[in-house]
Amino acid sequence: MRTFSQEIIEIIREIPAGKVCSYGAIAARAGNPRAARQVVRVLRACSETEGLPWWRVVNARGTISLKPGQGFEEQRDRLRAEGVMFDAAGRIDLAEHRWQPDWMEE
DNA sequence: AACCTGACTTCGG
DNA sequence: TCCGAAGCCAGGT
Repeated sequence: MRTFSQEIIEIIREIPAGKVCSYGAIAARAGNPRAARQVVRVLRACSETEGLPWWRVVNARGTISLKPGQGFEEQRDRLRAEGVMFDAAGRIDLAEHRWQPDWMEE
C-alpha cells in the first residue's frame, strides 16, 4: 500500500510553477487535514532526493516558514523567479497564487 | 509499544 | 492583526 507520506510526495509534485500550497492543504488532500506537520517531515526528509518543488510549499498565512539563513532566501528567490510576488510584509497574494483554491471549499 | 520530531494550525487574549 | 499556548500527526528510533 501507499503510505500517507508517499501521497504527500506525489501531491507536491503536482504543484505547478507560479503557484503555492500550504502544508495543511497538502495534508488535507493526502487524506488528513490535521497532518500538516507530516508534510514538514516529508520535505525535510526527501525534498532533495525526491527532487520535489519544495519551494512551492508555504504556511497557511501565505508566508515562508523557513528562517533567514536557513533557506528563507532561496525559497523566496525561487518563487520570485516563477512570478510570485510578495507584499511589504512578506506575504504572498494567495487569492492569486494559491494552487487549486477549490480544494478546501466545503 | 512508547517517545521524539517539527519548514504547521488553530484559538484566545 | 500580532503573539503565545496548546493541539495534532505519521514515521523513524
